[in-house]
Amino acid sequence: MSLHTLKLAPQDCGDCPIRHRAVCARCDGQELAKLEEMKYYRSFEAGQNVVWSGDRMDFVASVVSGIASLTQTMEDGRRQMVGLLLPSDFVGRPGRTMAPYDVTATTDLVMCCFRRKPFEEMMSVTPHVAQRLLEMTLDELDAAREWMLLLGRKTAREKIASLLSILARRDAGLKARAPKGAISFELPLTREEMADYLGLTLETVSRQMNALKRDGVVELEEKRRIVVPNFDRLAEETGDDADGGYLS
Amino acid sequence: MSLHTLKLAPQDCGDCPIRHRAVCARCDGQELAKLEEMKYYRSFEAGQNVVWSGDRMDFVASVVSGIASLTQTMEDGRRQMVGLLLPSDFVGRPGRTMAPYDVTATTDLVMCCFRRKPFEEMMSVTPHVAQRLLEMTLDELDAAREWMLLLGRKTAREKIASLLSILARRDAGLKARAPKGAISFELPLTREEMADYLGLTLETVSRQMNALKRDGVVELEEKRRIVVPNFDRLAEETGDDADGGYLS
DNA sequence: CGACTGCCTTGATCAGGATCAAACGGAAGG
DNA sequence: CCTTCCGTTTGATCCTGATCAAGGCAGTCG
Repeated sequence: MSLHTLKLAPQDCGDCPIRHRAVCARCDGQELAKLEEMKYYRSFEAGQNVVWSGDRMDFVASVVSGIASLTQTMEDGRRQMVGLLLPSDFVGRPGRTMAPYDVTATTDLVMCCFRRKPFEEMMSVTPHVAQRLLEMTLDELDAAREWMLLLGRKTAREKIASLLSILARRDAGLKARAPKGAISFELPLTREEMADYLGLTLETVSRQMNALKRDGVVELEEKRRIVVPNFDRLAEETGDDADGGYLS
Repeated sequence: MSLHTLKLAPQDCGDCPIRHRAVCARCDGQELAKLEEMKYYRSFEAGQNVVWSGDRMDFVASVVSGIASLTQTMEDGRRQMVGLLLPSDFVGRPGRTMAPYDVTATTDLVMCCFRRKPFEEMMSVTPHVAQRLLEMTLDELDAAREWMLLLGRKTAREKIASLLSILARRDAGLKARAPKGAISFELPLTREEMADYLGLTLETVSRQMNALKRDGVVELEEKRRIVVPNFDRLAEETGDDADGGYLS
């Protein structure tokens, strides 16, 4: 086990175009400068694989644009998505060389990479980096546990509603707990990818999407364009507590 | 979201009776001494609640003995376990005050606690602590993702086998990938708790346990005492890759 | 233009696990 | 001793989502 996704909160990035800079926001600039020298970019096309489970992975990276997904696969082909990386998310694990799951470009993708060794060295001399990474990892862990509740106990309809709610919220101003007015966004996932995310089959995803449409919870135009006329209505369908309850 | 479990690797503890000392194993002893002064113990009876989801939680702690579980609950009562804390595991999140899930003593439990504020201050002056906590959190995240695969894609039988395999391995020398010979251990969970862990109902757990017994994969004596005559046989039932594949 | 391909929808049927219900067995307590 | 209670087993039935199969709809390439 060795790969991880870590979120860089937008407010830490300021107007810096390369989000990962935030890692050093609180440290003196010297190490940051070294970091800048080290970095390099890699692009991937939609559907392309970034690393395979079991491969050696001697870099860490943050997503600049596009979406990547982490998936685990059983020998007989059953697949489960275990992470979804959006711009500013971090991937890679200091201290381990082997990737524990597949990383795939879901859309066209640009990542900003650092070789692992120098990054680790930098980490050990700039304490804030480890602290920031710790915070991000804890957030990731919380998200994983919420996801576990979804996988273990929610109905198909609730799963779909939860996913749409997450995407809608992320799309309509990241911090808004309960966005007001209609929200419209592009689905970045195919039905099959949604199924892998939710622990369902693609047929069930398709049926439940249309059920939510039929019931007026969402509108579908062009299969991939989603309109949520009333966010609260959607939130009711998720089975979650009404209040996000996210205080400090 | 704010509560977390973090493993302290046994080798870090040496012969220290209180595992959490390991946190400072690599730092100079001054901060450790301060830590020793700060600590205090709390005991709980089996079934007793440690903190409720949403409560203020102004301490962090490590498990000294017994087992605690982290669970999330939906308003209608559906429950999903999202963490299982064994001796030497760490719980609590530096930087947040609110507990995001219920923490419950599954067996009689002793925890060693630190008030959060001083612990955080100590963290910021001893960099190795943050690094160690980061490592532990990353391990926890990997475990959560393995768990997600189980919840999303495994059959009831595979889920049961996976849980028994985890417990058997943990019981028969922690590091052994594939223990040899018969393993015998006490089940620390009720059928209902197993169900909450696996995303099943307790009836299904009971049936599948007996099915595994009928098929000679495990032996049951006294409902809670498990004997695994052949670990490899059990491992086949989990659906996982044959090799644990855990290299660095 | 037609054929192909990738993605999605829809229908029919099946089955794994949930649900509802009853009963068992051992421990604790009167 | 009997009763109660808790955890567990077992049975009967139901239902959600999986599976198998076919067809639709764009976009693309020959």
